[in-house]
Amino acid sequence: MAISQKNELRRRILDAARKLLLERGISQVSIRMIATDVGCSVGAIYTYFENKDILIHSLIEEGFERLVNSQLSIEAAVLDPVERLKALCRNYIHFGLKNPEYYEIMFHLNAERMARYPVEKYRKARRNLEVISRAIKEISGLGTVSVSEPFLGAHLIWSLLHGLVTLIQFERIDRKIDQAALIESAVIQAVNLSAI
Amino acid sequence: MAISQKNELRRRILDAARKLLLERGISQVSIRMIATDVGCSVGAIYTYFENKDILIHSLIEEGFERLVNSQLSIEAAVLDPVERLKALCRNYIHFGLKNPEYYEIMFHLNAERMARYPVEKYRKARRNLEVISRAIKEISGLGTVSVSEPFLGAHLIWSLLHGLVTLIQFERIDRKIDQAALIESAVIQAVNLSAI
Amino acid sequence: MAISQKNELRRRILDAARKLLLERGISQVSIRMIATDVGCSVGAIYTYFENKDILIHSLIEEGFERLVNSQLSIEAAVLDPVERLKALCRNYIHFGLKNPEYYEIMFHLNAERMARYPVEKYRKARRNLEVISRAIKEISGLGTVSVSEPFLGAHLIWSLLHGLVTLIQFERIDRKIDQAALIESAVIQAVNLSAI
Amino acid sequence: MAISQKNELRRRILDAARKLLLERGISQVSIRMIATDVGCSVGAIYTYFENKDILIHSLIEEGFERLVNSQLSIEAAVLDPVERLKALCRNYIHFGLKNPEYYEIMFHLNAERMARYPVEKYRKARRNLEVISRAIKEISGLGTVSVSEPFLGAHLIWSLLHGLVTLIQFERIDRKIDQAALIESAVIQAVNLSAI
DNA sequence: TATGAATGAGCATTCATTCAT
DNA sequence: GATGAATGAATGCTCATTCAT
Repeated sequence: MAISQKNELRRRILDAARKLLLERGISQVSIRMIATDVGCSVGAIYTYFENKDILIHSLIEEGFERLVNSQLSIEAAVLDPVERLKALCRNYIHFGLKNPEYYEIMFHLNAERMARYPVEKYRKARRNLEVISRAIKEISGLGTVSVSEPFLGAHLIWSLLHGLVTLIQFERIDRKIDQAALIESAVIQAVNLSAI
Repeated sequence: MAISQKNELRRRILDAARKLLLERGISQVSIRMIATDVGCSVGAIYTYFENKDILIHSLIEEGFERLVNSQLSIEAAVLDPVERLKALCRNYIHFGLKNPEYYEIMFHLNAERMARYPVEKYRKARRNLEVISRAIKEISGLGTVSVSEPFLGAHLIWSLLHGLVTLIQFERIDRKIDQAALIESAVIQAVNLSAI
Repeated sequence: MAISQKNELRRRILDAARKLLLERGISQVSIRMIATDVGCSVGAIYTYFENKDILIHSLIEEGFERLVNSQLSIEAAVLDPVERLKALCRNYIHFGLKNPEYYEIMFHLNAERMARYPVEKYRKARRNLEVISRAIKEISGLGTVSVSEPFLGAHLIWSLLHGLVTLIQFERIDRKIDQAALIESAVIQAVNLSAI
Repeated sequence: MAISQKNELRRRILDAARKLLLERGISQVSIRMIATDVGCSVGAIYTYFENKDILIHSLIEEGFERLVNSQLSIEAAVLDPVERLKALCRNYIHFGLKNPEYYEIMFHLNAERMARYPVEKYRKARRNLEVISRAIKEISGLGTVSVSEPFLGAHLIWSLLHGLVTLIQFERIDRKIDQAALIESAVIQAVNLSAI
């Protein structure tokens, strides 16, 4: 059997899990439900994923991969440093809003469950920060600034972006506020935020 | 029986729920566990709270009350507008970091569960934004600016603060970053954020 | 306090229980619900009724009293024996259909629960059979027939009436059958049933 | 695994449920109890029955199948119309007395629970009435009588039989009455009942 | 008398996981 | 690989009853 075929069920399980996660929230998704949705047996899922946590963690990994890859291609595509930073910010927000099921499990799993998430997987997570750091560094221009400052700036920007995505997703933004305008303001202010 | 004694169990239930919520995440806390922790029967909890949702919502309410009250006393105490805004930001961050169990349920409940949260309770939640708005308005000085702008600025600031609290709480900040410095940078940048 | 006042709450409890019994079925009525409906405390009910069974049994007793009393007044009022028997049958059916909550607990409680119903209370229940027996005896006229036969006829009539009431109450009668015609046929046939 | 073995647990669950239903009444039988009685886990029951209602309804269905099948074989076996009607009546009574647990759930479920019983299942239930109707029609002979009358007669007979079964089962028959004689009288009178 | 807080046992149902086939 | 029956523990919630006040 070809590898692609061998893993086809694995793929379908992950897709179903992701879909259900979005539809019903993490605590309302059971292995049974995923199996029903995929059209396979409960036991079949355990062939591909040792347990539920590992299944969830696979999704988290996928999520980070997608986010980082999209950020990396923007980094490669946009030459002007300021525009690049803006594009990275817009992309981050859009990723969060368009993939809420990924974003949810990537950033809203409680500490207990995250503790079981293998540490080396975090490295990929951090690469998003690095992309932003590099953009800031190039804006601040010279490389004469100490290394820690663009990285701190990146954290500030990340905080703004992450907070915004979360508040929008959880419907905490006041109805009087225009969402598109809010996002664009955040993107513009993110650039200022880098100048510390 | 004195009132304080009469409601002592109610208080202990709320405290235990809050503690367990922090320790184990919202979906992992059961009425049984709370009862065991408090040392009462399951049924006793239903004497004070009609159902689990109402118990959780009581906690949310308490959380908003504490946050808003602390913000209001800062608003009353700090006269200089810029310093006041900074103090409000610091206080917000500290509230989140010192009361992670409140913060978690106040802001990390999914939309489905929030839908069941009575609408009139949201008004108190929004007062935090209003306090920040007022500070921004006073900074921008004159009142000549259109009403919607300070409110939008307040949302930007809130995004930054909320994102920062969440990332710190979920231990996503890189170990190389000094947390106190990051917080102080955020506070300073929040003031700039208001000038849109 | 006058007796009538003293027992007013008792009366209201019985009425509420009867109402709820009809509305929701016996297994869905709880002491709590009765208390809420009456507007008294749970404990207050235990002042008047040792436990739930005794409360139910009081209702059963009341039911038999009402049924037997109405039969006795018909016996006294209708002189012609055949007409009297018909009137008794009609009255039995109407009692069952108009007081389904009484009829339900009088005749549909399972054996286990009935076992706890004090035996001497059954004597009142049997008086309905006696009234019918007397009517039959008078129809058969002479008193020369052995005593057991009218009593057996009374049991046959009772079976017909009881079966009819139950089937109507449980909605087992075919829609094509006219209910009033069915009842009147039963009444007429009951008279024939007595001639064994 | 052979089919008979595969469904052995299902069978044992139904049997235990039937037994417990008789012993304790419908509202006093829990899934837990059935599981304990069978010696399996609670969850195992849900492998075979989606929920408690469906388990109960399976039992009801079985009951009607048994009753109707036994009536149909009598219809086929007894040629003389009057004797056939008598045999059908005897068989109905004996079915009720020998399978009180089936009879109880077939005819003593309250309307609320029956509402949840799928409508198409009622068709089988009605076939008992049809068998009796056919016997009456043949007795009345000619087919010149309007169709509705044998059906009404069947309802009268059913009322008598059902009432008798119920009163015997609930031990409401006076001790002085000979049960076999009562039943035989009912059977004889049933034939008269059909002549309306 | 009457209250209502509290108990302990119970309910139907769902879950992640295992394992013989 | 894949099945699906089975488990054991857990879930939110309700109940009849008791008892200090």
